[in-house]
Amino acid sequence: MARRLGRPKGGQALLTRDRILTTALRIVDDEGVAALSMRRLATELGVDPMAIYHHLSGKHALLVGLTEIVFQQLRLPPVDDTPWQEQVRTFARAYRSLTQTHPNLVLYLVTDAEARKNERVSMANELLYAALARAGLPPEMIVGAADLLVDYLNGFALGESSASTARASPRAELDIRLEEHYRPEQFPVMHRVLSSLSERDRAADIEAGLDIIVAGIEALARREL
Amino acid sequence: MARRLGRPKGGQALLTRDRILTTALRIVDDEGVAALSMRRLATELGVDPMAIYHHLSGKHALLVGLTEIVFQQLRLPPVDDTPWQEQVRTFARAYRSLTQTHPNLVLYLVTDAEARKNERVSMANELLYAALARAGLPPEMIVGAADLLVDYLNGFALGESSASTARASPRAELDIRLEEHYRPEQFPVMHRVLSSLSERDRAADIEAGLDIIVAGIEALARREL
DNA sequence: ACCTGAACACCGTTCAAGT
DNA sequence: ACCTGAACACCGTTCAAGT
Repeated sequence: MARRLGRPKGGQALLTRDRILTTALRIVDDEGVAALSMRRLATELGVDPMAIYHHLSGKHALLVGLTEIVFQQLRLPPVDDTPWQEQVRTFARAYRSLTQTHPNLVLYLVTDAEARKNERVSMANELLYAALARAGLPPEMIVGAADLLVDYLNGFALGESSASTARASPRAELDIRLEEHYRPEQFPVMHRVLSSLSERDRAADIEAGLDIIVAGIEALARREL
Repeated sequence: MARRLGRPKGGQALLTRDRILTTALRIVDDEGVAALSMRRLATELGVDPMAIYHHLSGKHALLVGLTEIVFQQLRLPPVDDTPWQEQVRTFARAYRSLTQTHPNLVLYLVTDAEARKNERVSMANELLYAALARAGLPPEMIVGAADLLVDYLNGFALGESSASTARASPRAELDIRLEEHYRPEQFPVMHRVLSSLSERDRAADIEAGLDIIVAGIEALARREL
């Protein structure tokens, strides 16, 4: 196929920031961030590598752009009067579904310092703050609880993403933990706890963590009365 | 200075895995992971880049080695009968001091899937599991609570490290949040909560999160009785 | 305004050779 | 056994030039 020269003629696909980001996200989702190079991306787009620099200032801007379009997917119901516990869980699940959809980008999603400037993220945070306020927490505890939840979700997302890329069968993890490392003589408690679990119990999920966080907030709110 | 040729003579510093890792960790701590290249590391060590491959199989092995020697620093008191709440906090603080000492390596520390194979990490986990068992949690909740705590600590560490590298003055964050983004018309709850806080209250710390987690565990343990 | 193409200064790693 | 040095196949990005 012949390379286009100069500005594209009529029917051809224009190179736009959006088309660049969409293509880049597909590469990342399919093959990981390591596979995303400016040169590779240019090939995929059918342009010279330097053409990209006209729409994005560099590779860093490209990755920030990717987190941006992913965070755009974050949709939460408006603030209303459903029980605050349910709203906290809704927030968590919405955030988790984002990181679950783009496991290869998780490292950048949880690291991106600009994320809070994203409007969708701010709207989600507003919902979370409102829920925690209705739980009866004083201001400084609201911030503490929100930070706990977000940090937990980030940590969970990281674990989930590196687990899926590093391990062949996630269901075998329990056995690996037990047989290879946690010999009863050396680690009695871990061995006892883990052997008493069936695989079913061990379904790693955010719900177990959310149960504890919600119960903790309830308890601290009661003490404030 | 003249390059050494062939195997080093008597008085010269031998190239060892340990010396390589120590030097690499210094580069990472001082200048970040981006500054750590095989070639740069070799220069620092006074050898040819390829000499390193004799002691470590490649760059990935180098980074895994770095997380390994950092996790070796994790020291916790043996399992005893101090209140479980205090033990959970001790675990959290010990882990946090590790990530705080090597902020530039945090991304790799929280991502390293091999970490749990580390003996020091296992010993720390044994302490944590023992504390949670004494809290009165059933086995599946022990695992859930331990995962919550570790995920939280990983997420917290990430936030702390990217905050320190991305922001000039961490104390100014509150103002930035308020004035630039959270206009009262659009985000009433966040604006109200954040403006009622003094900088003192906002000292981002793990203790606020630990308070909630501990209270949550207490509450769930009570329900199990 | 938008894209090209050569060039620069880097990478990690393979492979054959030195001592 | 341990280290060297050239070479290969990549990077991101600057800069001058084309249409």
